Amino acid sequence: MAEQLGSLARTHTCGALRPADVGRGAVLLGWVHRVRDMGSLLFFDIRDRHGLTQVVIEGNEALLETAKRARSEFVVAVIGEVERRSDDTINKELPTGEVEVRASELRILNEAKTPPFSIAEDQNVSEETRLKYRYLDLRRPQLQHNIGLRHRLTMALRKYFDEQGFYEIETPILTKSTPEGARDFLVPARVHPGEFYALPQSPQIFKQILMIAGFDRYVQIARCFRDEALRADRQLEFTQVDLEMSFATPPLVFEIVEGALAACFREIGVGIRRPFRRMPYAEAISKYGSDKPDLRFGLEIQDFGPLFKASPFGIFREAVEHGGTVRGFVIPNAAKYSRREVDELVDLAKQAGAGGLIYTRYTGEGVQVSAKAIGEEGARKALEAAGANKEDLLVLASGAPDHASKILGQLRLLVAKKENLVPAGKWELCWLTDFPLFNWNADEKRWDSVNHPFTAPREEDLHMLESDPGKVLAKAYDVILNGWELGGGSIRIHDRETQAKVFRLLGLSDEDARNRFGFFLESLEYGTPPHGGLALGLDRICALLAGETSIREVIPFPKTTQAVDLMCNAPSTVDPKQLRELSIKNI
RNA sequence: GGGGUGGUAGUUCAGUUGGCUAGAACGCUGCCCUGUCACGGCAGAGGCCGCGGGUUCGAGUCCCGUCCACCCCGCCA
Repeated sequence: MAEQLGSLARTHTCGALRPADVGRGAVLLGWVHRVRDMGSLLFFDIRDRHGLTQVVIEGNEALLETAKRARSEFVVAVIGEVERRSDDTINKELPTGEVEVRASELRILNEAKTPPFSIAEDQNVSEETRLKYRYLDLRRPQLQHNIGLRHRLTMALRKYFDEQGFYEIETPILTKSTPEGARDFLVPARVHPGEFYALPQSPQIFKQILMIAGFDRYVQIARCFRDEALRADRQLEFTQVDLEMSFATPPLVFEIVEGALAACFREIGVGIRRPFRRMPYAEAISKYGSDKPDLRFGLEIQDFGPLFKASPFGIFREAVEHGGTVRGFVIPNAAKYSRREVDELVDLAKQAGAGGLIYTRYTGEGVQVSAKAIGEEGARKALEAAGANKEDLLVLASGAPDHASKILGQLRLLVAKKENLVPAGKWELCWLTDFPLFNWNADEKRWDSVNHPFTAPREEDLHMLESDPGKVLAKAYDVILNGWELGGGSIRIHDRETQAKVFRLLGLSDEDARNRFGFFLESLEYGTPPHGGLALGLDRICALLAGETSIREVIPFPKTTQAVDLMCNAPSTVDPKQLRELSIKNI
């Protein structure tokens, strides 16, 4: 039976006691971690989020009897005296290991069912089980640490932005659909049947309006919602460190954001080099086949197009003649790959969307190439141009330049993993710059914003805005860490005229534009300062700095890839009465 | 929507060419133990082999379907 806490107050946390406390009385409150019962002598560790302390029960029959009832995860109060452990019983693994508490009283405050998995043992548990019993999983050291780190990072960021003169300002959760390009979560408006609020995909328009309102420097730890497929680095709801500055230039944004990230890294005791490397978008695509290049290892993609342009080498010449190219990268020490291993590479490339993958390497006498049509001579030229040596394997893909690179980019990541080329403990930060402003949408026969429609074009490209929109580059930038996009932002359009032009290019009629964000267009006409900003993915920062490969490990209550909360079983059906009230009908 | 991996005691897993009365470790229960700290020793309980169908004398194992978790593509900054 459980006993009451009464007016009992904790004197120390379970991680606090040290030799200096020897001789003092202590009241510890926490969970029973592990019991070691020796008959008439019994030890157990009491645990809270601060640590473990060993409790000794000895020489008191009633006390011993209570202690023998204790099981893992019971909640207990220990009242006793701090003792120094004899030299031969010190536990060097524990910060509290030089002392123990000799209990004079033990209260079982609450019993616990045997948990489905052990909190004390560091065992692998399937994510399904962990998510169902998230409250138990959160008790375990890994998540205790990750959630603690998340707190520290959040505090470090708040402190940093405060020091830089930013105001933290909240923006609405119930709002209007913003043009971020993802599916919106909608909330029916009860008092306006047939109308809906949208949850914010980001506070984009609000933060720009705050600039118009004169708030100069804004930051928000903002929850954002996007109804899209979930991934290791994507949840339906996620947290952005959203910021915006008036009179911002790209260098100013870089400086502020680099400072913020440096403050985060300081929390894990890592110093980072500043300024970060900068790379044009086009280079990232061609050399790494990705808009979030992982720069921790080489395997850089090279272009062999010119090599095959005037040469009689079948499929490659054809590709080049049709506006495509031939690209590839060298896998060091892979000449020894077996038939099965190279076939595996080809399969991976096909899974990535390649028509095929050609590989070539030096053999004892000559060169081997997986496609006869290339010819030995062509292969040799490519190997030479690539700077491959006898131990290397060169893989080649042909097609439209970006397509070839993206396939190779995916292959590059898989090869790096397979060959263990990703160094541990390395942090490669990089700015991606010079994004195109628009993408041609062939299906809809119009231009799409690469970022969002408020992104400013580079001033030197303004003259092409209407004549050659595909050539216009944006004042936009992404920050990348170890192949993860940490954040992105831009300088915004601050004049009504340019904004209207962009809307027109996006195929938005004046009427559509007015309907969707007329209020915003109007606000631009009341003295809008030039401004810009960025948003950082807090979940991703936490995950990377915690050494995790999924943001679920830094989110207390995440959802599965099927968008289900396994703990509380959301989503779920609702009472028909609620639907009626909202004028909603299932179809 | 598509591709891949997995689903067997509470948990993590093993289970060969179809022969299973389904194993191991940890956990759990009981007993013993005065210096343990992953305590130790002895004994024991615990299974709809994800679910549904099929093939077969016989299915954890083979086939079809389906559900769930994870990874990737599409989608999403």
